[in-house]
Amino acid sequence: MYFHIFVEMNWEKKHITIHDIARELKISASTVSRALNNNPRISAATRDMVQKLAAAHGYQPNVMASSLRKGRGNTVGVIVPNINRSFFSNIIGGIEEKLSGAGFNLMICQSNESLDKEKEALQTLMHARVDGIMMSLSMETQDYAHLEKLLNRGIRMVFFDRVPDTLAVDGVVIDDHAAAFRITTALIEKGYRHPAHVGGSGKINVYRQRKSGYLDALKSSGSQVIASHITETDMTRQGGRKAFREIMQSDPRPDAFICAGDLAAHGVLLEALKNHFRVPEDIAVSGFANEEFTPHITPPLTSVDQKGLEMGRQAASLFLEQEATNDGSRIVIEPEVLFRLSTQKEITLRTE
Amino acid sequence: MYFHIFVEMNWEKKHITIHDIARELKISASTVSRALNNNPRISAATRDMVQKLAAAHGYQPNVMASSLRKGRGNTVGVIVPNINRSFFSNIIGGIEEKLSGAGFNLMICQSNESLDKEKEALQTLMHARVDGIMMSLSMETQDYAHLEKLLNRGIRMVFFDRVPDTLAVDGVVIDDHAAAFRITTALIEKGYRHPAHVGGSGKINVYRQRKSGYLDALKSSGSQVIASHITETDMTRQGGRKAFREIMQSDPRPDAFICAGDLAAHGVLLEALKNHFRVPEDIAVSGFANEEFTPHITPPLTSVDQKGLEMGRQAASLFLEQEATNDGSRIVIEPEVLFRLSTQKEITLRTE
DNA sequence: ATAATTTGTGCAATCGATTGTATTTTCATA
DNA sequence: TATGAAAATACAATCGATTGCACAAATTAT
Repeated sequence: MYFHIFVEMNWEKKHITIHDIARELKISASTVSRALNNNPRISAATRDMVQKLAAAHGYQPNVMASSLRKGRGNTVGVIVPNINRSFFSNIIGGIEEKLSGAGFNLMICQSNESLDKEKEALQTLMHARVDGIMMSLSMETQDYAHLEKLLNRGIRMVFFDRVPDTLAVDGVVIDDHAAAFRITTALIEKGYRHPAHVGGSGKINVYRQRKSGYLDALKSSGSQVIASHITETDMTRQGGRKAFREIMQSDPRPDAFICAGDLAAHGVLLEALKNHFRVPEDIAVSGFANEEFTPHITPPLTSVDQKGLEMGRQAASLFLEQEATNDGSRIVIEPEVLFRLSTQKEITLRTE
Repeated sequence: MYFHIFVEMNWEKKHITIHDIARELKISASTVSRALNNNPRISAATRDMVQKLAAAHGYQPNVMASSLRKGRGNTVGVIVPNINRSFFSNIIGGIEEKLSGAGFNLMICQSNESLDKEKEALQTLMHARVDGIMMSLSMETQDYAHLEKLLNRGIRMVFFDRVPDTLAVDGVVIDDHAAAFRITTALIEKGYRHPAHVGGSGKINVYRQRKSGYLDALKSSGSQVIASHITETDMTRQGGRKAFREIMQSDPRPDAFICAGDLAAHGVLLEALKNHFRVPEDIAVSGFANEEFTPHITPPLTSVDQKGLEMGRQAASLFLEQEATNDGSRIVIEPEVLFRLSTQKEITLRTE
């Protein structure tokens, strides 16, 4: 347990140890240790005396020593596909906020969407003897053997966003289905007749959810599902452009693109404009993730706020509660759809 | 020293120690330790035998134990203003690449441009007994007393981008002066007559450099310096908008805005468009940092690639070399100016 | 063949905090 | 006052790797 008593920085002096305190108070080091840890076997008088002196000296426990003894380093590993993406860096922010308060440090790794790098990161983290791992799967990860090994070994794990759905592990996700459903329904209500879907790999839970949200919205509004209006991409701008060209071949042609990612949506948007379609008058485009650029492009892109900070916080809480209970609980966070100009068909009606 | 021999992950087994190896080979643990560390006092035969068995068992040293003994944890602290900004996350990528290869772990903190948070982060890092600190100053940091304390205490430090200029510390910067000079000169050559400058706090080296690059370019091209064309902002979009309105009051009115940051530049751009100026025909705008959104806005924003990855790598190298030689050496990286539509006056001439 | 080196290993202490097991102190009760 | 239980504290081992020093073995010199 840590004492966060912020005395003035005294970095000139050497770090003091419990032995220094013990000597000064003419008691044993073990008593000091117990006093600092509020062990009930220590009398209130001694405890206060020790804590007061420790605070006065700005004592900070040597984490290496206590880690060695306790066998755990109060460090948790975090693996994200990419630290650059605002969604993930927000998540990290949320995790850090919760965990640093609980005395944990973070070790952050990037998988770059590669399974090999993901395994490598897990290696690194295990060698560092982290107390647990919080992660979001790479795009390539479809087989969970490497994760199961860890789970069997009793490693605490919490997943966020991209979770291994066939494993009973703790995780935090947003309601992707609801977000996609809401967007699709809204577009249909606005008068778009044939929304298409540019999705991601069906191997990944979030993309499956987004697709099924789209499909369910079509059904519940009585629209027909057109197979050629549905495609999978790699979620890049280039992939979006390609998807646009392909889907526009079909008959009937769609007049809206519900994309499972912002980059792909941007690609669709650019390709649409390039081919002299008006957005949103002729074609609506929506993305997913509310990346930093989405409000700044022309027209601003409708997207989904995935509540990264909130997700990070929840995941961290789950991790902290998980002392014993890795029971595969899933927290679902409500996303927020940010409707922007790229889907505002009525804007043309209003412009009189 | 670490052995990066990647045997198949064997996380089911307990971690083995040098004592296990010693017992198996019927030698002492100290010999094992020395053999693994390539200590010359150990015979080649023993060394090979030990290393082979260690590799076979997938032995990994317990970092906590060796940290405790050696008094250093093979961890370096990194403090950046904000992990979200692509420039900084690229730097982190570069640092990680170099340092993880050298067996170091990273502890990443954000200052959020606040001096208090910066101090807090330094606290945290010192308590974690990091081996050194790599950082970029917060905007608020103007007094370096807290850093000097650390330096006097012998803490290894390397700065990047925002460096404390009155301190003889190692650092990596880009040639901000050259970048600003180049942009300003180019704009004048393109026919813009009165470039203005939207700068950041003069307390920070990079903003001073950018401003002086702008000024020197004016001088060397024989343009006059107009005081009312120069302003300081907080480098936000809002700040950029405000700067635009203010500067446009002056006589003569400027026809170009060299901004020291992308957000401010975007603010200027938006405000210009809002006031029915054409960009780049009437007014040119340039930013700094090549943030992710810059190529995607309308018109795409001229900016400066600050070579974050490269800067991170160099900073890490400096850190590694610095075992003894903290002699205040500065590495200067050549930036790359990315001219985009927002400064292409001739585009109008070409449109025939 | 013996002394003087050189070379290779082992022993034991150490880093600082934690914790099971004494041991001492305190206090109440007989 | 002696005795037992309870409360408070001390002792010592431990976590795993490192390292100064001692010691043994092998090699060279005399």
